[in-house]
Amino acid sequence: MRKKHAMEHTALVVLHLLSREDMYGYQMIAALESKFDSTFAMKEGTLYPILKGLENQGAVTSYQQETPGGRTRKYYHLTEKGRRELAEETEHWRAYEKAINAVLSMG
Amino acid sequence: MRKKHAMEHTALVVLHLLSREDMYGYQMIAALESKFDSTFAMKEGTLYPILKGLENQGAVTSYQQETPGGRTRKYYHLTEKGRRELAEETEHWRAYEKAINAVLSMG
DNA sequence: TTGACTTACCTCGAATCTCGAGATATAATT
DNA sequence: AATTATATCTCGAGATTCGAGGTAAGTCAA
Repeated sequence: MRKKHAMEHTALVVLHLLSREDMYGYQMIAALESKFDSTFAMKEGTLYPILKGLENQGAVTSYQQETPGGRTRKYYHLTEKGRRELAEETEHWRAYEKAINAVLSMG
Repeated sequence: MRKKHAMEHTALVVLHLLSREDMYGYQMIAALESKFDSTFAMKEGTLYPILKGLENQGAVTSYQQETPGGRTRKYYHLTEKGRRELAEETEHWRAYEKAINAVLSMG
């Protein structure tokens, strides 16, 4: 038994972040790290494949944008389909959470 | 994108069930199914390898017992180490749950 | 009594998921 | 000039779940 996964339900988290505003990958990682202080870090090797998958299934679209400094960033935008997917996965999370807690409260 | 996993945190669920009473595998599956009506089914292909793993790491011990009818059942018993593991994993679950909900409530 | 069903255990392999480690490139800082 | 920070991406190892199957024995209905 090795390391614990820091994250599951990763797509849900990504979809939710993108429901607030368009973001680029590095920004998402930084946002989560600043909010959760490394106890909830999403790694690049996790995030980028997921973004690719979400784009392939039409949940997000992407576009390049340059900063004043000259850096190129790849922004992701949530589509309508992505919003539906988000609603679905949120529902799934609520059910899952409820089920685990129900087991844990079995006396 | 195929099927969703019905379960994660499986060891946590198993450890909690065994903290109440000794149980055998088939019984755990039936208990969860009756309580959650197939929306939260743990499958044999998942459970038995996990029980084996828990036994290997000393979290549970097992013993055979026969029913009056003559069936042989393999009961699992939670050890002290298993109780500590349960406490740890419960803590881990609480933190995880809290983190996901914190993300989902990010306005 | 024989065939189907249930109980009860188990293994294997496909599919999936996460992450560590690396590769690449450019801007900013020291 | 060299290091650090920003920013993207890929690959492969390890972990996890489940579907599908195998084995065996008790139960029940026709």
